[in-house]
Amino acid sequence: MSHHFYDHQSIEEKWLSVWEKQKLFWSTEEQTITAKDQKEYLLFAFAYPSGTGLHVGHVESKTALDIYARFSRMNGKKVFFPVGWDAFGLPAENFAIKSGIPPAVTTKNAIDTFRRQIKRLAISYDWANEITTNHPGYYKWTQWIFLQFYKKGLAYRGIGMVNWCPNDQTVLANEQVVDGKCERCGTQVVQKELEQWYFKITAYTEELLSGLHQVDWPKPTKQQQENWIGKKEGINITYQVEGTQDLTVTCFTTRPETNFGATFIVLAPEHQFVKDILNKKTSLNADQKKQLKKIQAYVKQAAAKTELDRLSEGKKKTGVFTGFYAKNQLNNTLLPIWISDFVLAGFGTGAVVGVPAHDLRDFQFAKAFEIPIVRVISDGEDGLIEREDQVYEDHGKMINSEFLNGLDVLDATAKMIDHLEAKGWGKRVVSYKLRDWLISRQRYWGAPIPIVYDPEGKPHPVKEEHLPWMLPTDVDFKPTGESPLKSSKEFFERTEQLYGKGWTPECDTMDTFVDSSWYFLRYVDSRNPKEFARKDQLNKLLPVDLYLIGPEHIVLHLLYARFFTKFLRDEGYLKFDEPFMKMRHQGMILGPDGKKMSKSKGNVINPDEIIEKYGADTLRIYEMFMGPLEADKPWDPGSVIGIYRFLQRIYALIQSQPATQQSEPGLQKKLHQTLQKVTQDIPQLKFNTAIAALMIMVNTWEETVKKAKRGLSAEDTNIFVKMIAPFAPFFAEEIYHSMFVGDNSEHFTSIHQTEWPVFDPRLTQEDQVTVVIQVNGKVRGQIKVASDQISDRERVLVAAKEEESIIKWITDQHIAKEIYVPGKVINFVLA
RNA sequence: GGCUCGGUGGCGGAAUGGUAGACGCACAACACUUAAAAUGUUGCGUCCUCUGGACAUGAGGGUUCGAGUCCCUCCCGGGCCACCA
Repeated sequence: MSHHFYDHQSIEEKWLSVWEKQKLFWSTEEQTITAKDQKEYLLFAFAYPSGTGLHVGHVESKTALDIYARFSRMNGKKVFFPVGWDAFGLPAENFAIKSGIPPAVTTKNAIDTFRRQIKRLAISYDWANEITTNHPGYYKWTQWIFLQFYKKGLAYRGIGMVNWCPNDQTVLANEQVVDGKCERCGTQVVQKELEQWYFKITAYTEELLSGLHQVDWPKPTKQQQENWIGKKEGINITYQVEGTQDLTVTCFTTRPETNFGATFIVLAPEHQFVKDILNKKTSLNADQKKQLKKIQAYVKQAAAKTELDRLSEGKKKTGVFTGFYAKNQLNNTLLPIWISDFVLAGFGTGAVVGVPAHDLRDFQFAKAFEIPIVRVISDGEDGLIEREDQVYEDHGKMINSEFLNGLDVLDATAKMIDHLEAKGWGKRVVSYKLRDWLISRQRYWGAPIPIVYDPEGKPHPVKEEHLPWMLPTDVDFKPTGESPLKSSKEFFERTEQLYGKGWTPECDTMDTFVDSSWYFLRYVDSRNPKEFARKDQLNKLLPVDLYLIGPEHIVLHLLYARFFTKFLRDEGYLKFDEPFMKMRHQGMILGPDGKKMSKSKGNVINPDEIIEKYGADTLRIYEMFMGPLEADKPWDPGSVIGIYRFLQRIYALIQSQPATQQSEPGLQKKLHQTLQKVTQDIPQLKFNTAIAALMIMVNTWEETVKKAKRGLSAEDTNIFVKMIAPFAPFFAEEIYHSMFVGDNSEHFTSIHQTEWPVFDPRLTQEDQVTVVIQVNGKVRGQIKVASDQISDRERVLVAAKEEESIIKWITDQHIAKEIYVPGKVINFVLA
């Protein structure tokens, strides 16, 4: 059998170099898509070129989209399938700090490795439009977009908090803070205020929410976007501060009906009222003065805490009394005003009215400071609430609430809101969780923010003719407590030279999420030096038809990219509202132990080794066969061999089957049924079942050759090879050229440029179908029915009753009901 | 705690409310071989009184002629977010 051995090593290398020479699937001017073409823009999540190279997880998602792309092309669509690198970012910079090798160098090497590995996998990318975010030709336009935001007032400067390591004198990213301590030196991380740049994404909040109805995305993804935006409808209730003329505190609540149970008010430490007390803008009585020191200490302590600190303290409530009381005008009770860091300054009004009987956090706070607890909702029990498990946050009947008594919670809420608004004590409001986007990073390896400051320190945009505003190279990567760009002499000299003496550059760089918020736009006109992309190209190719992206950047990246799209639409560049019409997620490939692959666990599978041993085609098909694309699946080292055998068997079969003019009829039928199944499965990304169908076909093919000494005609064999081409591009190309076109043809035609075969509906239908016979819902037998007779109910039922295996179950029994689902099942229900 | 996805043989997984376990791996026996690998053939959910039958899709209820699939209650696991008033 050795002459039928498929030598994957030499064959894959051979076609790799042929395709490379042909620049197969690289877009060129002639190929540019015209309006009448049916375009398909396939987008794969922007990849960070990590130094460790491609891993098997990349292989899965890239292969899936590649199969889809190849299938679409064979079906006559103009496929746009670009590739690029999200190359700015922390890992390269951290490596530079350790090694001294500039990020530009390590990044280039990493990209070269990735490119080589991806090509080796036969991913049919359009390499003509390859982009990388660290290239000045790219970040010129990232900066240009920043300036458009700036012009419209959507890029602004404000105070922001950063994680700060007092020992290393450096800003830390959230992931560099471990248990509230610096990842490198273990020092307690503190919060520090810095003046930083923001994008006003909140200007688009409502549209970011409503736009989700237009797109075909997995439901959980939409849900998470909605949660992140966090729209809440509620009411702001304003309380008079007792003993003052005009002071008030306004609290946001979604549960105003519980207000008869309010026993205190809590302010965030950053609340304006707190600042006013400390700055003595408010006159204080003797008791209040006594509190002053404690308040000062508490606010200071809260400011020093990181978010992680607050988290790790869990549900233990801390706080301090202000000495002030607010009046609940509903029942004229006085509510003590407290300060606590469990209240977030950024949400609602930064002040909360405490209803300890019906909110767990309020309860914990009330318990900690011995504040009264008043029940206003009955859950069947009307008694005192003394333990956490008695706190009742659900619906029930109102009690102890005067005009609300007896009402259901929902009715009570409506009535209370109307009442508060009528009295002028409250106002309906909508509140969102979504904050503006802080884009400043005190980092080197990113696009410089194109802003310069005049000698008075006032910001000015970098002039467009000075873009790209180049990232300097004469910098010290070692952390000094300041943005690395501050160490660049060239950067400062350049600024003075272009803008005048005493002018200084902005030394922060942009969040890498900015780079990846518009890359799918640049792809369509990637070398354009005059615009970020030509308008006609943008509106012809976009929006993206299918976006395949891991579930890990479901929230931020998508939100930011949608925000950019809507802004550029409003600026007149784009004619669509949503960038990604259809989106799907790939699952994670886990290690053989069922755990996430990681170096430290030693469960990492290296794709290069698999390719060497079994070939790229085997690797591709194995990963597609593992299970549904969206599921997390463990790698099974033993199972790869099954795919290898599958390809070897096909190869041997095609070589050894007897040459015939006509295919064996039953086998031909199977071929068309398989074609139908594969044609339906690929667009649905159901690759695992498509491959199973191909395997069944091969099994039948082998049996047929063995029994009937006949196989498929050359024409039908060609259909099969085309069918397997998107899955195993090397393998299919080899067979196609060695058996059907020969190597001497003048113009090279790849099998991947041929047309997808069409199944014959007459051949996909069976002559006979099996109808299952049940008695009382249990399977007792089956009959074959000719396909053209399946709708003849009486005839089928009579045949079923005469079926030998059925007779004994129904003899002397009264059949009360006869169910017949045509072509499927019969059920005799006995009385 | 919130949202969300899932639980089917030894393993990965199939299954528009209609024969549960397709397809692949692993395993076992046999053939070929001096032997091994490779390849081929057969078997492979559990149990029983075994040419048949009973039980089986995390547990328990329900709807239905019929439930892995739909509904309710609960248990377990994964993911994301997390003191959001």
